[in-house]
Amino acid sequence: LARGRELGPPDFVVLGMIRQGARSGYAIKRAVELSIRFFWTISQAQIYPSLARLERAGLVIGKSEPLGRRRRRTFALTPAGEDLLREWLRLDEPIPFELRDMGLLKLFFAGALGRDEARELVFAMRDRSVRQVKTLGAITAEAEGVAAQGNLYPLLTLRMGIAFHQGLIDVCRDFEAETDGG
Amino acid sequence: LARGRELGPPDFVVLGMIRQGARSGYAIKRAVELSIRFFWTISQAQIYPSLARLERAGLVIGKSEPLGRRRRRTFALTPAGEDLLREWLRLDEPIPFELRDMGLLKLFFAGALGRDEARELVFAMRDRSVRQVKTLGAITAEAEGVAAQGNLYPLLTLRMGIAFHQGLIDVCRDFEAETDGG
DNA sequence: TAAGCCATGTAATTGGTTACATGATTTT
DNA sequence: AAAATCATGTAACCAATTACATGGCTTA
Repeated sequence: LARGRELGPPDFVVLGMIRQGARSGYAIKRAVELSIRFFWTISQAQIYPSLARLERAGLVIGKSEPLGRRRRRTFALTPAGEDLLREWLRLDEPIPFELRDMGLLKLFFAGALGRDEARELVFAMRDRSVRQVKTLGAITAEAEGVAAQGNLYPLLTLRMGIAFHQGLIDVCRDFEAETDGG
Repeated sequence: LARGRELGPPDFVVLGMIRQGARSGYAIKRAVELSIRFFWTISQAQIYPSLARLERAGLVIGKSEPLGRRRRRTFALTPAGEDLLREWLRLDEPIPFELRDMGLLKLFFAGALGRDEARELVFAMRDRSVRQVKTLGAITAEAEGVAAQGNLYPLLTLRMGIAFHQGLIDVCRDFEAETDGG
């Protein structure tokens, strides 16, 4: 089972998405776009090679299921695939967290600007997070539906996304208030 | 001035760090490690080529300032460098924000686990953020010193880091409470 | 009939990291 | 005397993205 190494995160994304019901490569791509894209991305060009890898490793089985004359391969997890996914989820090791935010970067250097220009930067960041909270809010209903059907976790990740942008918004507001007319 | 294109974010990091007082390539590396690393990273291997690029473009001037027999090049911004840095900071365009969090990724797929195992995942994420808040708290005093000397912005970015991990912690706690003994 | 979506795959490029290479100075 | 830190630079590698290539089906 552990020989399944040389699998990377993209492979587990594919495995996970198939388990959530995405049947084709294209369906996985769409599922990524409208769910995890806020905290993880994989591109289409990774998906098909990954599916091939997973199939070779016996973790998924694919079959040809064309729609009309349009070719289409669908996939399902094998028991080994389910096991490996769970094993990965349980694996208790440092959880990588990477943030790459040009807003924070610019803000860090904002001392090079005058007060008004720096405040504009803070405003832009707040605006960005406000919009992000709105975007996430707009898909909350759907995640609540999934939660009602027994899977609480997509909703939970959504709440985390909202919470932490809200955290940024609060700090921006505080700063704007503190430096108001200062 | 705008011919300074084909400069990327790493070049602006270098420019910004020199402005904050980092004089050598090595000093820039250290400054990145103990300040912006929480929301942006550049590796040593990018710094020296970037300095060469910036010098060729007339944005910084370097001179040899060995310490003892140990060689050392120090750099200072030219007026053009200062201008370009400010121009970049002012530039009003969509501000890229990228998050890549394996914790959220695993959590999204946690439906494949039993309740207890899923709660362990939530606990691990909370723990991670708690530790991160502590780490950031430990350097707050220093950032407050910088703020007292007139540069408010490093402290502001620190507060944002704390706020958003606190946001995650709150959601974890809520979830843990909601599912307690469920 | 054109644009857009469904669908799969590959090639070229990029942006970045790790590792290598070297050597002086300071600390333990 | 060894380990850690200061200091600069390059080469090899890697993960991932963008772009390319192809084609059927659906909608405006």
